[in-house]
Amino acid sequence: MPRPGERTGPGPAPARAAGGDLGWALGVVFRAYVKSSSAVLHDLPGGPRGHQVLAAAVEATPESQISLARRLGIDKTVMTYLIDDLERAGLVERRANPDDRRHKTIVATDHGHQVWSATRDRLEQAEKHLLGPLQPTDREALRSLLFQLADQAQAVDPVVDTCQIVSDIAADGQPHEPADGPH
Amino acid sequence: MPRPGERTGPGPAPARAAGGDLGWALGVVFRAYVKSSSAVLHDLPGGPRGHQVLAAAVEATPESQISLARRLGIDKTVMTYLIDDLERAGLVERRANPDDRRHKTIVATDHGHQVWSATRDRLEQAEKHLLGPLQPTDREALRSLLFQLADQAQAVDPVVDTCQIVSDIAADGQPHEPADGPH
DNA sequence: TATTGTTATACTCTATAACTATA
DNA sequence: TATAGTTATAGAGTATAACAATA
Repeated sequence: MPRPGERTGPGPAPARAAGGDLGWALGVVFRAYVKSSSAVLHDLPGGPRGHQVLAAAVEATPESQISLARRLGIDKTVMTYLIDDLERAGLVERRANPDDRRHKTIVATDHGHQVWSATRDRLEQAEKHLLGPLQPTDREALRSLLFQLADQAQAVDPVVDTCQIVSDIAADGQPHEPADGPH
Repeated sequence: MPRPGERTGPGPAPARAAGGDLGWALGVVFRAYVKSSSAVLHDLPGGPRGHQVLAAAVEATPESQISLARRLGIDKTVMTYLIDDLERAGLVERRANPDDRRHKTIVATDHGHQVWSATRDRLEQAEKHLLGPLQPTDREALRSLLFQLADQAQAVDPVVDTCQIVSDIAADGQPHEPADGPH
């Protein structure tokens, strides 16, 4: 009767037992965030992602749709629909970049500024609610760690993706720097 | 020109600037996890979630589909399809609970034990890859914080969901439109 | 030729509703 | 009546491919 993977210890954590990998925790927390933030931003086209795009439109530095899409992890076609909705709602405008007329920069309207300010406040409340169970110190620690990881994940060339990771692992079991390479 | 939300400081973090809410970081990290773990578990039906179900089936304590679905955040109908695939692959079996024949417990076959052991190892490699940018101490800290949050989120009655959160926020937070009744 | 952005299409994933069998 | 599980269906979300405009 083989029992290849007995739990390492008699630790209590019952929830951790069955789905106890990092992916489970990440998924639960991420879904909880999407749920609460979507509820709080129900009147904003695109929900949480609509807010992210609107936030980018409010920023001083304009940005093309494509770079925005890459940064936010949204497909460029989805970005088109998302901006369509935001534009229909009078929150943002598309403006062709004179330097390169292929690029369009997204800028927020006055109404967009107001809506963004209000929704941002609500979003902060939702985040507080989500991080409520943690000590204040731990909340900042979690934010910091997540941003470190996210920045790093974004810094890696998004084009070089899973294939590289797989072959890294298959190679010697210890994936090191992804480096640039054809996949 | 109202500029309601100027950045708090001249900090560098350019990626943090535009999508710089917690949701952005969570999304990036979560997608990176799903991407790498899916690639590593490409031969396992259901990918990362298939692994979670298989892990539950390997556990000593059996569990009904419905409680498993709730714990993993999967719809019960999706759980049916997921188990269908795992069963077709010969990894798990459905067994009617004699005490209550409505419930079916999912148990892993011998083959399921072997596959689970192997995929678990690969998943750990993928996690190491994901958490690579962090200091060893920080990796454990992040895991701990995420599990705290996830356990808490799961502990809250899953039925009481967004409406509760919305009214919570409306109660002590910004006085915005309270939830428009039950929808 | 390559890239941005759009459109149309197809696909995947998920949720809703109706049904059964058990309790 | 209520719950666990299944099935069929519809829906939301996403990705793929072709295209026009611009470089």
